[in-house]
Amino acid sequence: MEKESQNGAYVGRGVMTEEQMETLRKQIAVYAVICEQLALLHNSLSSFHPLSSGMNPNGGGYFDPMVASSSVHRVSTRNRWTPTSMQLQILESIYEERSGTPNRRRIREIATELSEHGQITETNVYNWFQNRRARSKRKQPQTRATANDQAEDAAVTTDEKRSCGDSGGFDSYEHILFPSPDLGIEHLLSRGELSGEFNSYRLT
Amino acid sequence: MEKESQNGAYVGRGVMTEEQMETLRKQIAVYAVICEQLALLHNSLSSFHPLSSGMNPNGGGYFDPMVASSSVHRVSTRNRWTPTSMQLQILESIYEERSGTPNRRRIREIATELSEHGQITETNVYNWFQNRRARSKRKQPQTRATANDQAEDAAVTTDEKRSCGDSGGFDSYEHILFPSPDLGIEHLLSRGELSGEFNSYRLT
DNA sequence: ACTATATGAATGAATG
DNA sequence: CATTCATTCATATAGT
Repeated sequence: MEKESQNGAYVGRGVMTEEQMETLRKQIAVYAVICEQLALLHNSLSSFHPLSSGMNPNGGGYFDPMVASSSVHRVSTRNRWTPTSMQLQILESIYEERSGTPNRRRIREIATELSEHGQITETNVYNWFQNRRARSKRKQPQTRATANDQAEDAAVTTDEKRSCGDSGGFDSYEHILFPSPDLGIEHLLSRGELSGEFNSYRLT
Repeated sequence: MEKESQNGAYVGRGVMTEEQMETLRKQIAVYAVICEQLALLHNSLSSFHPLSSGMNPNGGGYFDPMVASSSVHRVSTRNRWTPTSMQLQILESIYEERSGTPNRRRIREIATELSEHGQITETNVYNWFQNRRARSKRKQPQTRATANDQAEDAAVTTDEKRSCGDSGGFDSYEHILFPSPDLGIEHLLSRGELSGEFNSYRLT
């Protein structure tokens, strides 16, 4: 049984290679840059500045070389819809409240709502619910007792209700507008609900 | 805020403990969340302030989907099942005889049988057959299209998969981390020191 | 160490 | 709804 150690220099499957670390750093850096730019933008907007003064002069955009280079415009043939974290969050919360597949009517509503957060069609929503249900069902009987370890967070099963309580509250994000340019963001994120269960990360 | 003290098993150059990885992931998640929210804010604000020109060359004002969400797939790294040679043999032979689809019942039987030779779950069996079939199918018709794809993707190492037009992705909701507000967002958004803060997160 | 390939797993969509 | 298919991701392992 190889588990992590609490204090030693355990080296095994739980470690990252430098390559991975590099990727992580890059990602963090990217987010940092973007957040910074967005924050600036926000401030400039909030302050009634006539123009985006804080922005990078080069009309290129808010983003800089670092990002541009690391992210390739993966256009391509990815026809498959992928929910945005925001969309997913909303979907989850809706799923929580009413078990069962929403009727046509409801689907349409949801789709409309979610379209604010990214491309989506009614079919996507429909499929999502279908799959969600089917899969959560299959998960029950199986104790997911994969092999030996798994002491970690297996607890994060689907049935857990850690989604945000604000069902649909997202649609109106006005409520999270910054009251003041400086504290706004903290406020925004301290809304526990907001940071709920979504996130994104990618390690490799 | 370099490393968590609770079990900061610092390992040395090149590797991190899982705890450290976890922290990083959370940080990334936080950035993602912030970016997303800010993007939304930007959009809402943009409607009131005809600005956004410097931001996006396409004059859209719509910001960034590319970054707002990144993909995920966090699979608790440590539990990837690997069939023992014995199990594999059995699986193969079963696959041979009935190339069709093992029913749910059959799956259960097989799982039970194989558990004699090592840890295994029904899901494992299910996946195995699923993959087996899919792959044997893909191998026939095309002359090695796989390598091609792989190479292409590999070129993009970081492989960001979101595109501008598409809502980016996040494909897993079952094993998610919860970004928590106490990870230093405040610092992050006090934008002046952004880069500085970032550096302090470096893990080497 | 780095790269390429094999393979377990996740999930949107399709089919019955 | 229940199953199945197709595609993609992530990791383990082999090869250079």
